[in-house]
Amino acid sequence: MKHITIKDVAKKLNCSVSTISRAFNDKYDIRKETRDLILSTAKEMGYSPNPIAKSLLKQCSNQIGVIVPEFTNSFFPEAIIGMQEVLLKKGYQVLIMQSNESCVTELENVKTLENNMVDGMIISLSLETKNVEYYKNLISQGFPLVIFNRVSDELNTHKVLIDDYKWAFFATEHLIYQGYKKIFHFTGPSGLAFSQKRKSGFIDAHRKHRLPVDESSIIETSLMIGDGERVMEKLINTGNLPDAIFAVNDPTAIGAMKMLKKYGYKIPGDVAIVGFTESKLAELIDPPLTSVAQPTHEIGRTAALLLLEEIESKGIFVPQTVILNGRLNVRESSMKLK
Amino acid sequence: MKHITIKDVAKKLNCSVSTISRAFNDKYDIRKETRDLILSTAKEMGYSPNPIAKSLLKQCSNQIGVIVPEFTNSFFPEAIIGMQEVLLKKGYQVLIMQSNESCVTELENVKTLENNMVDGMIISLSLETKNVEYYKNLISQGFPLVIFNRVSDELNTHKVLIDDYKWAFFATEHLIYQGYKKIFHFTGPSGLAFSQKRKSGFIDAHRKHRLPVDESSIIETSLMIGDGERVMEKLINTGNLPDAIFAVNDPTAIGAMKMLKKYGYKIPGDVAIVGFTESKLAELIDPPLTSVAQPTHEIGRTAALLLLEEIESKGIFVPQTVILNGRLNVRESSMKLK
DNA sequence: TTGTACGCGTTATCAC
DNA sequence: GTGATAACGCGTACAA
Repeated sequence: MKHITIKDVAKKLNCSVSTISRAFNDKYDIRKETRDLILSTAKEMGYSPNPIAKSLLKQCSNQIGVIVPEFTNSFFPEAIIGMQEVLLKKGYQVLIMQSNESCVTELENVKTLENNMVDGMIISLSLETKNVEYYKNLISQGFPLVIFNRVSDELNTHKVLIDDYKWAFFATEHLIYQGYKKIFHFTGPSGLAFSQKRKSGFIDAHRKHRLPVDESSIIETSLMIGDGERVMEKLINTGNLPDAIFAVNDPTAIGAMKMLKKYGYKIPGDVAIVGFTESKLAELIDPPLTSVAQPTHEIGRTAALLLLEEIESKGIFVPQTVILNGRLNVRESSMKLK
Repeated sequence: MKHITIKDVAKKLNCSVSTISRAFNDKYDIRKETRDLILSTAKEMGYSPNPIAKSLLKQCSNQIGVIVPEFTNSFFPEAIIGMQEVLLKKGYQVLIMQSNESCVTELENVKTLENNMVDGMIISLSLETKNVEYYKNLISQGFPLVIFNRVSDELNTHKVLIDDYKWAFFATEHLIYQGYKKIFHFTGPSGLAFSQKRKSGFIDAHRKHRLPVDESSIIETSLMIGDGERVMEKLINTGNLPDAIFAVNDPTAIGAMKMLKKYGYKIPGDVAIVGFTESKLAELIDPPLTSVAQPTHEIGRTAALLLLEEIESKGIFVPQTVILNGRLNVRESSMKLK
């Protein structure tokens, strides 16, 4: 368990610690032979420089922190893979934490990572997060921070997103083109920016086609399968069924589908459904679910690249908001049956 | 960006750093008033003790490292949630890394975490990992390590598992009871212990019921949906279709289902299917997939508890292998149609 | 080319 | 009850 330190190597080779250090860092003059000797015996002894000490000294760690609200859906895991692709190649290690959709845990995570002296963070805000003062502070201190997917307009930093408004608009318009008239929207928690935007897209698509949007046709759910089920069951019980539903995300859409099937309704025969943020389930579920696909890997890669840029810029950078392109994958769940 | 240190607080309050330190650690004598004063002004100044420095000094970090091969399937994320439930409550932070099924990345991750002086690790081995020397070394040095799900028999440490043999046996027997005769097994990579065990379960269930097991009825796949698709398509093209398939896991089962449906075969009419390691998709896919469910949260919780026990035991512990109970969720995909 | 000594932010041990 | 100081492991300016 005893870690081998630079001193052990120095003692063994009868030289000073700085020589060892030089051999490893290799920018100051050092005789090639001594260097090789040191490196080989160090390896033999199982020595490697202690990054904790290094972090303490250099005030940075070659580590990037990533915080996501959850990873039971495939969106965040896939985005993280994209980040890793970029970051590992650049010699950064990726420390991942999950906030469990809790703003308290999220803040603790941020502090842990900060204390670990990560060189930057990539964050997607939790459902609960309203107060972003801590992040504002971080940003104003010049701490490299990129937020993605779940962002806050109050935060002036790099952001990576898709155009939620636009794709919600398209998704809704798709239902309209299919001939559906009474379309409901299951909207997400109002605290989340994307909930608002997807709702606006839904409303404006109706406006464009001169269709009325009833207040009662927009129903707030949360983001999980169970939430979709609950809302759908209520609708079924009150007998207030729409022709079609545009759900804020796939899990709520899937929840709605489960409930509809359970009560014997046909999809899309009785109710058509469109989701958002393509999950793996979308194409596997019965019937296959029409959904807006996000370029998960690319979102991750882009966020990582922006972060690296920011880290290297040493504070002189212009916050960018990168809007990536989505895609509407039309499947059976939204088809108009003749 | 400048971090406030203990010195800043000391300077502001005109006292020594040790007094500040005492106020925070609160075990040595210190006057209550000074303590309160220090704590309040420290808070005001935004000071909090730097864990990196603390780690360097104490050679431990109150952090636990978790390494999993992937988290695009729900198994690992759910297990991690279980770990967090236990660890966060005990004041540990959880650092998660993914190996992407690469043994090289896995080893890098281990070293990173080691260098971060995590107090212990919970690991599930990657697909590729054959050489476990590094882990053996870690264990023999008394480093607290718990492995789960993807384990190696060579490693003498705490393990958390379900009884793969038993549940594979039950799953196969279920198909036999349903009246299927020509049952194929899609087995996982032979390097993984659970592949072997699930295969043995498959074979022994046949033995018990005095059914022959043909060599050709056991086909090696890997673990992803695409792998199941590939193998299934090959079978379809060679016209060598079984009555039923017991797949090493859900993704390969789902891949097989996709391919069967694509070619117009009925499930379970033409081919029945059973998976393993209940994924969320199992009950949502069409038809719903019979699968062995693992108690994911409990696996995570148990692994975390064992780790904590080991950490607290200071080296005096007996490696335990905890076998948790699974459950066979019978659904439509494996029903015998009359 | 190599060695000495300081500092990174803490805590613990010793004085006072 | 409080202050000074060594140590944790490392990198580097400076001296040799």
